[in-house]
Amino acid sequence: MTGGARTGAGPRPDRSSAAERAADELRRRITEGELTPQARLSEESLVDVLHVSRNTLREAFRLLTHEGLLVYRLNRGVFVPELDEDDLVDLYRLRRAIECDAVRTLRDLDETRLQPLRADVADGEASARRGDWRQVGTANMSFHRHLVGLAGSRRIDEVTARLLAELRLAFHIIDIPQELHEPNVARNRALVELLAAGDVAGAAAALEAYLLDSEARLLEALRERRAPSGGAAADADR
Amino acid sequence: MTGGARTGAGPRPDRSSAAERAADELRRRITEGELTPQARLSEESLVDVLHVSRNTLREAFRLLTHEGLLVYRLNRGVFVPELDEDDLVDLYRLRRAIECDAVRTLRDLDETRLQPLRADVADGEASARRGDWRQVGTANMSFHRHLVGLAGSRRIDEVTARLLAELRLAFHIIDIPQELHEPNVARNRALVELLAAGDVAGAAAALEAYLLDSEARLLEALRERRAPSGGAAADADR
DNA sequence: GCATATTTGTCCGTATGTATA
DNA sequence: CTATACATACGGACAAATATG
Repeated sequence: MTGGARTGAGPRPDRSSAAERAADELRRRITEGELTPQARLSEESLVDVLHVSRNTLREAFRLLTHEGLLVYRLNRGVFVPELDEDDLVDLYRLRRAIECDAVRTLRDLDETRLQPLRADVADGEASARRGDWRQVGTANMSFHRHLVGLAGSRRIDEVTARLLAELRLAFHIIDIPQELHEPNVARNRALVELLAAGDVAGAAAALEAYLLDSEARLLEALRERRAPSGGAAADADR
Repeated sequence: MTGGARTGAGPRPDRSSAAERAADELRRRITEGELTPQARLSEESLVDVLHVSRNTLREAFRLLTHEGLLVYRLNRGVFVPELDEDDLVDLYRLRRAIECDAVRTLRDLDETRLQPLRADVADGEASARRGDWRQVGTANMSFHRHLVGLAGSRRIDEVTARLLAELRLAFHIIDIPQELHEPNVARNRALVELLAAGDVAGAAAALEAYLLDSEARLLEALRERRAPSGGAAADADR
């Protein structure tokens, strides 16, 4: 028994490939912060952990690279990227373009289509009352995914999914300043009310201000973290 | 000599991986129409053509799948996708969101930054005079890539590159109705003039109308091609 | 600056499951 | 329903590039 599909442990191929399952596992470890930025992901060691062959693992790497959760360096291996201020600005620029346009061009809204958004808002409010800021962040991500989902565009959904995954990575770098998620709860509720009233233009404007403010607060937190003491030390790496 | 890096033909590894070079070659064949939609790309036969191993070929497939130039079907292989009306609408929706936002938020424009755009316009005009509609289309693609490039966002550039590659695929399906590219030349020149005058809002509005019109013309051409005779035959595949 | 060790990049051969004729 | 073809996945091997002492 030298080779073969699914040797040993795998009880069932589910309905996805081994590479996708390995990618799912790695994605979880990255977004949960188990794999920290700047860390190199050794092929040899991960083969033992994930119980897949090296070729399959490399396919999983490719998948995650396309999502922006890993970066390749030729003959150096794969790394968890460390997002800097420019990346955050870049992410929010694309995010504003996508989300605001999706909201601005909405048509034929009814209560049925708004229901997933209301559920996310309720989840966020309940989690905030419990002080579960991590879940507040998750509910917020789900809210925005559902929001752009109203546009009914497959490609916009894909871009948004990648965007939010990378943003989640940024949150982890900043160590989740938990209070930053709190104001989003009220803003999300306000957005739903505007949409329920049929004011898509007002909702788009509110969303833009919302995202600009969120970006500014994140940037501030990132800068504070980068320079906790007042030192003006310009890091010279890279 | 059983295995090893770059066995046989490869004279130099350039500065990219074998998978990227294979992807470049496949991308060329797809966008040039050599590989037609609905065609299955056999791993075994392409290994001989591209002189790479199956594993490397599969990595190239992953790259192109991410760009939308190939689609995976589990245990079926990879195929060149055939874009339908919905895909075209989807592509143009994302395109309007990205490009119009990029133009609308432009700041600090000067002649130096507009120079690549002017070069593309000049290329398009010269090609149109020669009747080289294929080059007109290429120059048009380059124009729009440079246009969004003014925003200076890496991720927006990536999304745009994928968008235009897919669109090129659509053009090939419709067999390049060459006259469709002709009106774009004048519109591109008008856009540059508006930008040179500093009227970003006017340019954004003109671009939106431009893209809406372009989408409508493409849709019409696609429908005509799909139903050349008046038959109302609903295709039942898929 | 050079020799060595580690790791990635690439390839081959082969077994197994799945879809289709 | 059986047979065939193919994609999927595995392990092993060597060459080249990088990191390390």
